[in-house]
Parts: sequence; C-alpha cells; structure tokens
Amino acid sequence: MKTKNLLTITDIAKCYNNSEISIRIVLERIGDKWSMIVLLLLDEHGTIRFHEFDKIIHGISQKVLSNTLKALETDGLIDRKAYPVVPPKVEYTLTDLGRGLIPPVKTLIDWACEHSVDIVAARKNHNLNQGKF
Amino acid sequence: MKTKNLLTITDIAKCYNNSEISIRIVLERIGDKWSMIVLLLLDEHGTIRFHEFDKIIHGISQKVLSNTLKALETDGLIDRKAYPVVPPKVEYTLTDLGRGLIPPVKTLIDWACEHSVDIVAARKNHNLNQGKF
DNA sequence: TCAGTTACTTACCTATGGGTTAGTTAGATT
DNA sequence: AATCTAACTAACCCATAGGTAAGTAACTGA
Repeated sequence: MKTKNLLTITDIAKCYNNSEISIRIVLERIGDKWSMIVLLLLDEHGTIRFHEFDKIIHGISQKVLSNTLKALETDGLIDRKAYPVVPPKVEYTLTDLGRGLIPPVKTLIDWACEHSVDIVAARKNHNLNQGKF
Repeated sequence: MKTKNLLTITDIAKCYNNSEISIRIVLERIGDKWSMIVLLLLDEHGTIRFHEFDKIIHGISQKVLSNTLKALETDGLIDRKAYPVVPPKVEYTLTDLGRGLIPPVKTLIDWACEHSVDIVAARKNHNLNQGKF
C-alpha cells in the first residue's frame, strides 16, 4: 500500500514558522465562553468597569467574569487600572496586543453571522436523516 | 451618576444583522480542542481517512476523534464517505461550508503564530510581578 | 483456523469550566 | 450607628470535555 505523505499539524504550523503550541495557546485563551465577547465589548467601548460588564454581558456570573478578566490580563490582552477610592473603581481597556486580536476575531464573527444559519440547517437536516425529532 | 450608553453583546451582534446566537454557535463548534486542527488538516490534504487522522494528530484519542468528526459532520462542515468494503474505508473531506471557514480560521492562526510569543511573555512577566516562580 | 485490518463503540474516570449564593472590605453618606 | 457601594473572593456543586483501555464487526489472506 502506498502511504500518502501526510502533513501533521506540526508541519502545518511550521509553514507558519511556529509550533503547534502557538495555535493551542490562543485557542485555549479565547476559545472559552466569554473571552471573545469581553474583547469585542472593550473594542466597542474603549473602557469598561467591572459592574458594567456584569450588566451588559447577559448571563455571566461575577466569578467567571472575574476569572476571565484576570486571565486576559495575565496574558497581556487587557489592562486593569484600579483607582484607590472607596467604593473601588476599576477600569479595563484593551492593550495593543489585545487590540491586534480584534480583526481576526471579527473576521471569524463575520463568518459566524453569515453562516450560522447554514450550520443550524445542516444540523436539523442531519437529525432528520437520523430519524431524530 | 451619569450612566454610559452601553452596548450589549446583542447590540453588537445586531450590527452584524444577526443575534449573539450566531457567535455562540460557531464558538461552541470550533472552540474545542481539536475541531480547528481537523479542519486545517482537511484543507491541506483534501481527503483523510480515520486512522490517518489518528496518526497525524498527536495526542487525540480515537473516541474524541470520532466525536469531533461526528460533530463537524452534523454541522455540515465536513463530509463523510464510507465505502462498503472490509476492512472498512471511510474518507473525510471539507464541504463548501467547511471550506469557507478556513480563511477566517487561518487569519486567527496567523495572528496566533505571530503573537503567541507576546502572550507567553506577558504571562511570564505577570507571574514575576505577582512573585510567582 | 486464526491473525490482521479499519473504523469505530463502550465503560469508566478525572479535571475543569462555569454556575449559585453569600461574604468581605472600607470609606462615604444619612 | 447603620447603610450603601463596587469589586471582588470563597465555598460549594454539577455537567461535560476529554483521556484510557478494551471490545466489536466482518471480511481477507496465510
């Protein structure tokens, strides 16, 4: 049997002059439930305070919001500025690095908004063929 | 106190003439550990058989590979063609829908390969400042 | 007859993401 | 003295993603 000359994911990544780690790092950071949304909102608003996020992102809990912001900050995508006042005031903004991530993310979202209908249709169709529903 | 006129994620999505559901649908599909990698490999190779995936994707288990492929097929991103032979032969390819997803995904990966270094550096720096390590 | 091949499933387990609710801090305001 | 506010943290729980190991189906070739 002739074996195809298969490229591994590492090979592909090497074409991009980098290892598969790069891909994983970014996927793990922004592939979660809220990170992309936080980044997009910051891009729209410029600056957002903690309790503002809490209000405008429907369904996120304070704990998870806190975790998400902390992770994004740790990875240099957003900036946290705390004012020494009472009650506390903390402002979040995009860093340059985070701002750079916006275009690729938007490209993805553009596709999502155009094609999520197709995905849902395919899903429905597939389930019909499987006799579900 | 003057309240800012904050845009919710729904508002933002509406600018794209679509609901936040679109975003979530796509994020949930390709935000997992392996989907993007499978799509990229299919884009590179055109056609891949099950056990070929098994070999070229380092670290994926047969169960998870099976789940991933099934999910991508259900959502119309890849095509599964089974030949009635023994031992079995099954070929996976991208659908038109799946092929369309490649450019946005690559845009993201390009960014990842360029900037994962910055993320890692930020992470290290942050941990140093926190006195960790 | 028995091993080999391919594409899976099945049973099982663990780590983790994310949710809920309640508590804390500390000065400003009433 | 009591209450309010903003930004969290802590304790707890559950569902699920993903991993391991083993099994199955069904024909081929030795």
